[in-house]
Amino acid sequence: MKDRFYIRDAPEYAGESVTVRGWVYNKRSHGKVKFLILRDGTGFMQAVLVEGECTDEALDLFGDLTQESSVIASGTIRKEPRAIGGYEMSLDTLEVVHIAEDYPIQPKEHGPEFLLDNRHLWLRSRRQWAILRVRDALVFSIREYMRENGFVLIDTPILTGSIGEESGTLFKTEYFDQGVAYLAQTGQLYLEAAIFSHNKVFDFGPTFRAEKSKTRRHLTEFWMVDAEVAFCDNYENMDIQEDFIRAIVRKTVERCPEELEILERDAEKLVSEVERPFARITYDEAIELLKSKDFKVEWGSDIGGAAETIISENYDTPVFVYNYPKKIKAFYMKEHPERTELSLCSDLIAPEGYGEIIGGSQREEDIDKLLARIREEKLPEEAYGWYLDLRKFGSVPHSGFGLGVERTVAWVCGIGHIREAIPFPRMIYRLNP
RNA sequence: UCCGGCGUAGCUCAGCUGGUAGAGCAGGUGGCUGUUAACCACCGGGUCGUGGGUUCGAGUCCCUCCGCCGGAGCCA
Repeated sequence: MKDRFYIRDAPEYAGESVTVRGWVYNKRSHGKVKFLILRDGTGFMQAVLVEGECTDEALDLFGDLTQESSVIASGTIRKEPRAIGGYEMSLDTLEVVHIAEDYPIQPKEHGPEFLLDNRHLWLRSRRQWAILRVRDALVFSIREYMRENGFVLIDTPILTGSIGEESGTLFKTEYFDQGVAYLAQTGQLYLEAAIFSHNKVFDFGPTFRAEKSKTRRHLTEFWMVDAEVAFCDNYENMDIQEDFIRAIVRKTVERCPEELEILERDAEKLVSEVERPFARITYDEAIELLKSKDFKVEWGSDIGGAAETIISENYDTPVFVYNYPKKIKAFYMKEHPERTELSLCSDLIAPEGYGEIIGGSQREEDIDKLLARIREEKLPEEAYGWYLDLRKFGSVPHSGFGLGVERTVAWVCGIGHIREAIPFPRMIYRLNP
């Protein structure tokens, strides 16, 4: 396999004879000159068949080829600016591996329902190819950042007992004779346990929300990166998030020039958005800003999707909104020392209206205050035994955050809906394919 | 759950104030020596989402249900 040719490496093979093993993306015939657009998973390349310059067998087979048929094509690579990818193949021989049936997805516009029904095939098309490669590069960059910055990977459980943020939005399943198990909404609480062992930790895995959300920003199964740091306050927490986002966006753009071009995403704009210091405004300031834009909000209400868009349009960097009212935030967040109606927390809003990509906070390390909050929220106290234990044995100030991978991919790719940012999206009305 | 929009050919859609269904693409056949979602000609292709109602007559108007899309709530 080592010396096998892949389309991605075409520039290094100009003038050489190679073999492409791949699929027919499209074909065009001009009578005596025929064009075959091939893809092999690493790129796209045009093969040219000219009567007299390739085998007669190849010319016959060309007629039978349908979209997505699998083939083995051999020929000479040549630089050709008119061709897709800048290089093309003068085809000598053609071997058919499989003739595809009528392929449902054409190189033209389709509706979302049809495309999602055919997601298993849709993955092959150019845009989807590019998006999932960006996702791969982003995930790689995230893991790289964590390793280079001393975070230890802690794999948190997906099946959990009755613990989490809220209980109304959890998926349930039977669990032997232990009653009900819930699918994890976040690994955060478990990460909090792990900082006492490793100081800086992260998790990376699927999370589940049984919310009946039907918007371009929601999935019922999505991937999240949580990070948690001991001896860290909410401001340092924002510093870490900022450094993290800057690094992973920069690296992903560096790794995916071709993919971003296919997606018509302005890579320079994207990088410029993260190079400058991120804007940081308090919740109070955010409400004032919204009011000044004639947006109808009251202090105390949450900042929704439309409001996030207005805020993000006011800056050309991501924006931290910090210190929200305690009432609209989770029980584990630390109370503001002077203004007890606030929590020490932050949301990071992506530019260009892509919405919240990170939620973070300093956690309450005082057991009495934490217990009071659990009771205030009427949460099942007995379920939080081990979590409360963490405040009994060397409790420290600590903070952490969770990044939504699909929302980040959507922002980096400049796509309108996060369903395209994951290979097989799970949404309220979609469990297949 | 609530609000709004949409269901017509394999796909994307058009079809006006009701008169009995159309285009492009895909598929098939033929043509063309440089195409870029190639192009040109011809051919096949429909229980107009379901059930009911109004009417001489319903793709079109009314009601029911089903499905989908977006938004709200909730959040990453």
